[in-house]
Amino acid sequence: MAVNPTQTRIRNAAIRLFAKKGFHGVGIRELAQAAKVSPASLYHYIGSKEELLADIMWESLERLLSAAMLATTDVADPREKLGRLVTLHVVAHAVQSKETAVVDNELRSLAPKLRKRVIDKRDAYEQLWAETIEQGAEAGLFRSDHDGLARRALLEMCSGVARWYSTKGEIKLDTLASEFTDIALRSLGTGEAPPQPDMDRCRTIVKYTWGTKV
Amino acid sequence: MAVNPTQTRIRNAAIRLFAKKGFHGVGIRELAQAAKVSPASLYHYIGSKEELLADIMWESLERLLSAAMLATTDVADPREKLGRLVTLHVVAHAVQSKETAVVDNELRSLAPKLRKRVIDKRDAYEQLWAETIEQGAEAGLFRSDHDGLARRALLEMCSGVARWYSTKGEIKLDTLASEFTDIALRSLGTGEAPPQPDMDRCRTIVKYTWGTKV
Amino acid sequence: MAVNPTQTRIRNAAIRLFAKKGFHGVGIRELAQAAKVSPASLYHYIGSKEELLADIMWESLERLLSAAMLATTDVADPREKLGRLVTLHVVAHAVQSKETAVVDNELRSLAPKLRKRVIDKRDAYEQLWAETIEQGAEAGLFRSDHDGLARRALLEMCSGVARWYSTKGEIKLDTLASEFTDIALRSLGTGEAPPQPDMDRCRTIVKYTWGTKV
Amino acid sequence: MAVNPTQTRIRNAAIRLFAKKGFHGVGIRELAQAAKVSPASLYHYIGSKEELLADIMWESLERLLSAAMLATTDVADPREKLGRLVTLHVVAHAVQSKETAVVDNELRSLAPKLRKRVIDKRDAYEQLWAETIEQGAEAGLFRSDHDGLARRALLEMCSGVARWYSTKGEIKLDTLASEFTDIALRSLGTGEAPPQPDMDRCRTIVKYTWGTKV
DNA sequence: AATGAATGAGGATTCATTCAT
DNA sequence: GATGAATGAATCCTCATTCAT
Repeated sequence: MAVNPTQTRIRNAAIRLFAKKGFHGVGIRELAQAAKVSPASLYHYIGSKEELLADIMWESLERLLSAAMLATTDVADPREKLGRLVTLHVVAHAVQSKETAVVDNELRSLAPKLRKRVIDKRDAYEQLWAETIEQGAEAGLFRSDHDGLARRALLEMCSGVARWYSTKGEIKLDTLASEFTDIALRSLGTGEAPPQPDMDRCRTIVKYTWGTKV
Repeated sequence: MAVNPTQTRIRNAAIRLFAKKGFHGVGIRELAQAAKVSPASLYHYIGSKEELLADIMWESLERLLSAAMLATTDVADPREKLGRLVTLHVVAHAVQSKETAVVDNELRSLAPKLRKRVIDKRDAYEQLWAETIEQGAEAGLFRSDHDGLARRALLEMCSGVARWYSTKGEIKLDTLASEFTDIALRSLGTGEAPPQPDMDRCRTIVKYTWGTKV
Repeated sequence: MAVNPTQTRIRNAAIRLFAKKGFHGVGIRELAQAAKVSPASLYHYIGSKEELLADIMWESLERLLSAAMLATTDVADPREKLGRLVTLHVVAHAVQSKETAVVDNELRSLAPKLRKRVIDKRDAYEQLWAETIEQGAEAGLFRSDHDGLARRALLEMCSGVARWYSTKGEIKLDTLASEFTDIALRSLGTGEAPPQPDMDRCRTIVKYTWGTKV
Repeated sequence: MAVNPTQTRIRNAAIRLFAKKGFHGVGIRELAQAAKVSPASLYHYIGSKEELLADIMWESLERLLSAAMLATTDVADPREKLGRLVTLHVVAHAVQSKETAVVDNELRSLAPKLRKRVIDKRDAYEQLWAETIEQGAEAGLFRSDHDGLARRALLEMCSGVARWYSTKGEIKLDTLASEFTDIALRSLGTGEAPPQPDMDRCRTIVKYTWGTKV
């Protein structure tokens, strides 16, 4: 949404700082300085510090959700669907680690009103996972996960990527994605060797959504 | 170590608030009020807000580390060792979700000097996981994990428990631990059905370390 | 250098209060109130209370030094030079008694970093005295003062003016200056009647430097 | 007055710290620590921080006054009297530089009530100087000093010793005293070479009053 | 005599935000 | 669009002092 270069600078600075120090650990002056704007000018671009946070979070989730929907629509096999969800989630947390870390950590910094909008988005996204797992269970491909334990475990595992993965390290994105997919499918699986998801399709979507090559 | 009731009240209030709002999101007045002490009195018991945080984090890790060492010493089978590590980690994050969440989220709020002490502790703990996985790989029981990808994935998955698990929910601690152990062993395993760890031993250690029945 | 009226008000209030109660005896709220600014607004104009002090001290010494250099450049006779130094020093401590008292008393309130800058200035100024006395000694006009005893004695005597002299009292600035010059020259002298310095020149410089008529 | 060793430790610590950092620059905890007493215990020995200051100041002046009276009683020649006053004052400020610095700088830190007692003492002491100078003037030995200018100048000069003189430096106390006496007598004198005061007598009094050899 | 515990008031400084220019 | 100035409320922390033990 942010087309104005100043808005972009502000948003990027905010993402970086919020991720590094946490919402409450970043002052408006620090943010303004990082965005090369005066503190007063900042308020031409943002409603408030909190709204800025909410916007960042919402948009990050929006991208993830749209990517996930794009990847799973018209896919019949739940294993393929889940594989794609995992791949996109992992890649998102690898290449957009700052945004996703903010999403994962700063919900608590939002007042109820703003929080709801973000939570709704997040729930919509997680619903995709839940449905996929349920479909797999109904199809006898996955173990059932009534209590969501497996879903939770996998989501946390995948989200954790944002905390430790570095694009500059030795592990390639490709490897990362396929390893995680593997773990996910096996932990849900019935023992049979699961198929690998269509990586080409995922690559296209990642490129389209986050502008990054995988 | 905290025997004084006031100290305990302060520590508990700090854990609860830091976990809920983040270190920078909690004011000293709020903390004092929650601990039923005047802001000035607070400083008879703590060196500074930051030291309080560091103490909480260090002690939480210390408990986890000692429990983990207790559980793995003299255990030969790497699968058994890892199963116990997972079980203890998961249980710790379930019954001490506040402390562990603080440990996981607030490292960044510590200035370098205090941070080092905590990081050293954390690294010592994670080293246990690394060694265990390495032993399993050498024994041909686990897939090798040179880059630590699997270790990271599992640790994040297990730590995530603190974020979503509720002791009041439907999932029992028992189930939680065994499910996670299962996932962990299977994601590292070579396909054979892994053994379940000695739950009785783990229960004893948990009881001893955190005073909670599993 | 302070052209902004608010800056001036703050500076003047600080000088008055620091002189009256000492740096540590003045609170930021008290200072703000005296300057008719809110405590928060104060910090638009100063870096910190300590920097404000350092600025005041440095500027006061800067004025004194420039006046002294102006007065002694191209003067050959050491007696004339010393007479002018004494006159300017005494007048400065009489008409700017607050600033100079702060300079004399509050060096200890400055942290090493800020202190150095002020001390360097002060040393540069006292060097003028030392050189002048040395020149006089070499010319056989003054007793030698290897150990700086006489210089110290005279400087303390002259600086003391800030502690007791009142422009509203009976003693006129004229008298004050000539009496001190007299004492100074006689305490350094070899017994011969010393000449009085060029008061007109000194008056001009005083007017120019501190804007006060003598 | 202070015979109790703890009292002495407190008093000495206070003198040292007040001299170094100023009354308001020293906290009660810092003082207690320096005196090796707990902050609470401190209050068994002092009424309040301010009373402690007042006591120190008063006692320092009391010693100086008694020494001065001892030295000038039954001395007829005003030159001799003044010489002794200067000698004692200078020596006091050299060997008791901390106390005297506190006396000179911290009057402002005393509330009116406590201040009066100290000021009265100080005035009594300065009165000795005034009387002596007046006597000398009446006897035609000194220039008259109606406005007290010379007295002020000399007192400030001599008190300044506490600010720069070090007993570990090159200048000996003997030299210091005689130089200052010389300057003082000459600046009051009518040109004739003034006599030197009875140094033996002064030495005895200094030894008796401050326990220091000159 | 000694001291841990306690505190209301205040220390310096920064907070997010507004507004007139 | 941009920003210097402004601020009430809050930041963490220390102050001098008291008191029960």
